[in-house]
Amino acid sequence: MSDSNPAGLIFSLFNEIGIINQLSTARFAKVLAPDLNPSEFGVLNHFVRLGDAKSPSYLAKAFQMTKPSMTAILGKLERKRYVEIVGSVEDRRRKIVTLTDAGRAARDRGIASMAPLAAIIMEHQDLGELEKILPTLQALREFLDAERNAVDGLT
Amino acid sequence: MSDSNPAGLIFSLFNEIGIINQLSTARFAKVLAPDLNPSEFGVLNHFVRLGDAKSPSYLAKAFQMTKPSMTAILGKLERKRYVEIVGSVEDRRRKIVTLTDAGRAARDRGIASMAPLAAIIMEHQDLGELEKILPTLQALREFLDAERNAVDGLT
DNA sequence: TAATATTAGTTAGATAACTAACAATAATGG
DNA sequence: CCATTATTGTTAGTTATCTAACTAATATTA
Repeated sequence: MSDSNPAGLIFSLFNEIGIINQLSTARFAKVLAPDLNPSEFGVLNHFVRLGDAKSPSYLAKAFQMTKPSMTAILGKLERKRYVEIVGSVEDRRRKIVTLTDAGRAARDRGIASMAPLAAIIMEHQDLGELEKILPTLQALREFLDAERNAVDGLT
Repeated sequence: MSDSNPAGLIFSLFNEIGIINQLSTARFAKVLAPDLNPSEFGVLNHFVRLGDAKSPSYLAKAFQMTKPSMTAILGKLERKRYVEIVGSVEDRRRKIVTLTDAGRAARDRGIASMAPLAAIIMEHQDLGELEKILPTLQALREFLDAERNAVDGLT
């Protein structure tokens, strides 16, 4: 597995990242269930951290997701009364999504339910190491994103 | 986004990893298509690198995947004549999957088609940095895997 | 200003993963 | 040695994502 050639390194890297993503998403999904899945939680959390009253299109871009996927997620959140969706008056193509009190409460429950898992990871993994790799991952993500947009763009 | 509290760090980390996984998988899928998807390529590549004549169950574990998912992937590879699947005589529950010559050729084409993308990444990202973060990611992956098995195990 | 292009969101259909439940076989232990 | 348990792989059904194609509204341009 310890590939010494550069392409092998990149391949190993994406391989590890893929497995971590799968394992971590599955774990988060389990502790969040049955109220929310990770995508729905992510939207509620974004609203709490960065403010609500965003358009579906903005959210799709923020989460690196296609518009139809965001439509589906927002539809589920709306049915649960965790968000409200109204048409914009300035631009009647647009919709505006806002968080409800129930949505904020659901997000807080989500945070609480994930805390033990985060604690376990903090206990057994070197936080300093994890902090050190974050900038490299961010740079890689930004590069892939820019490169993708250069080729085709997210429709 | 630069969370200073530990739980926020972990959340940011998994967030970056999730986006990188999505972007990189989509890119690899695009260059591999239409012959193979990344999962199918992964199985062929595993055979070339680590030897074939594995059981579906072994492969499912190796790829952190459920057995039904591996059944589906192997079915597609078998229909393309890239692998052969025969029953084991020693243990008649088991099947044994082997790579065909066509499968090896398909894997080689896959490697060739991914080379330009790997080259672009190598050109624009600091390979030394990427190499440095790999052990940390491996440790995190191993921890999540062990932790998962401690709780329930992959069915 | 009318025609064209772009943007926002939705609908329809495909795909690839998952869980649950099952049949067939092998291993274990009273 | 037989009954129970575990393992291997499949089938059936669900889910979350995607792409393609569409409508409606706005912006651009000839």
